[in-house]
Amino acid sequence: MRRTPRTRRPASRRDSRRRGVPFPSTGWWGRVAPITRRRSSSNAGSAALFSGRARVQPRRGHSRSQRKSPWEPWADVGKLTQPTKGCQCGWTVASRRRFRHSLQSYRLCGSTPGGVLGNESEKGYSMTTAKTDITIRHLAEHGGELVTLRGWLEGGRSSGKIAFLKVRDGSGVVQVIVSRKEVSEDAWEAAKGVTQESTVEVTGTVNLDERAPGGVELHATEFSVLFLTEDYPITPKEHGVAFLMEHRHLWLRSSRQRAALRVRSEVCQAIRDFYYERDFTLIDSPILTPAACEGTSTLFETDYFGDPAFLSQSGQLYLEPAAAALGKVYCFGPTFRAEKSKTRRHLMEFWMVEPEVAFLEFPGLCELAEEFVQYLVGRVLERCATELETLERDTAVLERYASEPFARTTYTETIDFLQAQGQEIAWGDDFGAEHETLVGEHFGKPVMITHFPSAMKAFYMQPDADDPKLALGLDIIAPEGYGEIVGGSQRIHDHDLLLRRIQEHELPQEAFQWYLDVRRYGSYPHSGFGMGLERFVAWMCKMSHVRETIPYPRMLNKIYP
RNA sequence: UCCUGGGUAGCUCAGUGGUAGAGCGGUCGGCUGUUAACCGACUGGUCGGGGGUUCAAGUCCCUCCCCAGGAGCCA
Repeated sequence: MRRTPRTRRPASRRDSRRRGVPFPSTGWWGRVAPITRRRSSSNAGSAALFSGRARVQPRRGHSRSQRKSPWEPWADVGKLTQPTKGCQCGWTVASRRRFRHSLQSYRLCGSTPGGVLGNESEKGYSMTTAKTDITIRHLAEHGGELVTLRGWLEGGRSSGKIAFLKVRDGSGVVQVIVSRKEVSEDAWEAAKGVTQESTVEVTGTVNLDERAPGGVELHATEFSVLFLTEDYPITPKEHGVAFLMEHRHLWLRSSRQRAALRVRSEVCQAIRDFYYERDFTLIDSPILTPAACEGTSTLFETDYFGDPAFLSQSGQLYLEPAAAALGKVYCFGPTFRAEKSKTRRHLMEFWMVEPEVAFLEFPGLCELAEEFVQYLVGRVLERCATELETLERDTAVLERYASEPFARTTYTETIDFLQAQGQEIAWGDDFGAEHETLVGEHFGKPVMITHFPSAMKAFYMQPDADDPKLALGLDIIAPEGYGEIVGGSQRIHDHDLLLRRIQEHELPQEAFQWYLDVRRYGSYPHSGFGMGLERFVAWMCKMSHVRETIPYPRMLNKIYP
């Protein structure tokens, strides 16, 4: 069955329609009353900008004389950047449009706005003594130095004498102190009028001060607004999940989201490092596939020049032939499941890492899986301390997961345990989410469950030599209610047995000829497993839902933004 | 697909068949080495859509749409 993904309108458009308000074509987020004002001001502003005048119409209730601060900063940028010698693009006058152009031109010039690659002497700034290559993350190492930062305003407040502004540059957040008597009138007005998530540039002295959050602050000597943001939707107050998901592209800027995505990034790097250090070869399995890998889950169907093709739900089957070529291989990429799952543990598009090892048999597979998970937990502890603190994650339990051997049990023992707990479950049944949670809680650490009934597992799993009713499969259940994060098995290497299983599962035999070939030419025992990245990251971050561990989650019937 | 809970101001939510509310945000002013500051004023509504009952519906009934959580399935 073909599934046509539904597209959703942006929230702003839908909301304005609901209220019967014409949605301005200029794309402004708007409330009802000010729309005409916004529209005209934005148009007028744009026109002015395009004609080279770096001035925007004053906001409601502001006469130009009363309130020039929000617009003056553009002139500041012009002043600051007028003598830009290092840039060949001729960017001189500040405007919104040209600011955007400046980002491109910096890229073309091999430098960046933050000065990460730039040479300060080439920038031609008036404050050539200020360092422009220091990020907030490393600010504490530069106490007493004069630095220039560019970033976004996270929040702040101002009075008649002093302004406290939280500036984020992508590496961290720092409080900037703008004292009226220590900066120019323009800079003071800019600091006073700046709004949440405006783009700003600040030059100042790095102050190691106990009164500042984090112990570091920047005492501004210059401050300017590069882009004045109006009506940023996500305020410092509480929001519902639906609202935040509609604004996922902006929600990413929030501290918890940044922390979770950094943990994700570190886990991805750790995955690659783990396999690289152990001489695995990366094999990118295809995303477009001709048939179901396991034949059970629902797949996303696409049109492949008139033939159906499906988005991959696993790279495993493609890894097995590669293991005969390269011995130890792994794949790590997105996988797709069109199941109508609607829980905190499910995404339609998620990332999975799957190792596959030639001549590795079941006991070795269990060791590899445990070593792998513990390595990842250790790396998160080692390199994401700041993020775990932001997420208020208890690191003591993570330390335990990283060092203590996992609990090990069998399917049959687990059924006995669950029945003793009063659960209505019989031998042969699969575990539900509640069962997994009970098992995880009982052991208080990751649990490896092995030896499942063959009937409930995938067709390719090797039967146990001692009891052919059982399959040499393993699941790792994460504690704290995160459920199954790893699933794997030793694979059937006997051609005839595999063929029989394909027939028993009523799978299209002709589609699996290439898979059977692995057993026809130089067959070998081999094993592998898969780990869901988002579930693992959610567990590390102790997040209640996997959707916050991937930048742009794809969920049931939701594909915006 | 099924079960449960929801949809009221930009956001988070109260609302007992009888005048549409609060906090936050925003705007203006005041004040402050502030930590989601605080104080005052102002601003803000298709009560998800449609239909019905009633003198009167945000509230009761029917129907549809949407959202959240869960089940099944899975990582």
